[in-house]
Amino acid sequence: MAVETIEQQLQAHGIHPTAARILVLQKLSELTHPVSMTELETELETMDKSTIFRTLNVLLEHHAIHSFEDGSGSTKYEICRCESTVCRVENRHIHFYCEECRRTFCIEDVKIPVVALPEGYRIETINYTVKGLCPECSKRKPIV
Amino acid sequence: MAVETIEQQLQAHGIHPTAARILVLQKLSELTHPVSMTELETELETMDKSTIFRTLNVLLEHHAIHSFEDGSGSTKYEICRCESTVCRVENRHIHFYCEECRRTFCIEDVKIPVVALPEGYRIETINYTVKGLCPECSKRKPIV
DNA sequence: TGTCAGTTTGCAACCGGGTTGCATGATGGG
DNA sequence: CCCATCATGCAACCCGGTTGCAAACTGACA
Repeated sequence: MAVETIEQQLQAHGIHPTAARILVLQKLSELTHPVSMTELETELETMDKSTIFRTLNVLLEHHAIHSFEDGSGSTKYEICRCESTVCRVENRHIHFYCEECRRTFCIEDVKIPVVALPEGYRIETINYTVKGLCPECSKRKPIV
Repeated sequence: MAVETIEQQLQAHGIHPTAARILVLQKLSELTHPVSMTELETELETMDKSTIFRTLNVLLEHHAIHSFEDGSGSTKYEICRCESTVCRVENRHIHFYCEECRRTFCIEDVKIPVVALPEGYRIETINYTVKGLCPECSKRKPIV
C-alpha cells in the first residue's frame, strides 16, 4: 500500500473522515498489537466511550479494521493492512492469547487456515485464536 | 466410550459427583448443540446462576466439557466426547456461528486445523469459529 | 450414630464491557 | 445563510459473568 494519510485511508474505504475517526484509526495504526475498546478509551482520554464504540463499528462495517475475540472477555481491534479494500480471510494472520500475562500477540507469519464447509454455509469471517502460554511466560512456568 | 452413567463420567474425570454437577453434565449430554450459561439457566430453572457458573468451571478444569467463544458475546459450552480423559485439540471439531439467526452449529466433520507456532509458544487450546450465514439463512438472503 | 471440618449451594450484590436514547454540536449542499 | 443530516457526548441501562457470605450438605472419624 502506498504511503497515504489516515484521512485518505478512510476515504478509500468510503468513510466520511471526522476528527474522531481519524484519531481512532491513527491510534490503531500506531499500535503494534490488537487493543480492546477499554484500552482505546485510556489512550484517547478526550473521547467518549460511546463515540469510540460507534467509530469502531463504522470502521468495521467498511472493513478498515478487523475485530476478533481472543477469549479475554473483550473484543480486540486491529487495523487492516491489506492492499485492497476487501481483505480476504486467508490473508489474515492468527492470534495468540497468553493465559498467564493476558496479552494478545499477532502471529503475522501464520495465516488463518481456511477449511471447507458443508454445502450451504456462507463464510463471512473466521476467528482463529490460540490460547496457552507465550514464550516469556512459558519459560517461567514448569511443564506440568 | 462405553455406555456409562453421568456419575461415572464425573468420577472418571476426578470430579466429586454432586446433584448440581450431575444435572449440568446430564443436560449438556442431552443437548446436541453448544449452549451458553444463560440457556442452561433457563433449562435448569431450579439451579442458581452462580452454581451453574461454578459447576461449569469445575467441569472445564477437569476437561469434562469444552468452552469456546463464538462471537455471540457469550461463551458456549459443550460436552467433551473424547475417548480418553484428555482431549487433544486436533480432535475437536469447528463451530459455525450464523450472524443472522444467531445459532451456533457444530461442524462435527471438520476438525480444527492446527498450525505450527514459532518457538516458545505453548498451545493449550484453539478457538476456531467461522462466522457467516447458515444454509437456511443463506437461502433467504440474496448474495451481495 | 453424633459431631465436626471441608465442600457445595443459593442469595444478593457487584463489576465491567457493551449498547442505546436523547440532546447538542458540526457539516455540507442548496 | 439556512436547514437537513450526520457525528458526538452524556447518562443511563443491559446483561454475562463473578464474588462474598451464610446456610445446607457430606463424608470421615470417634
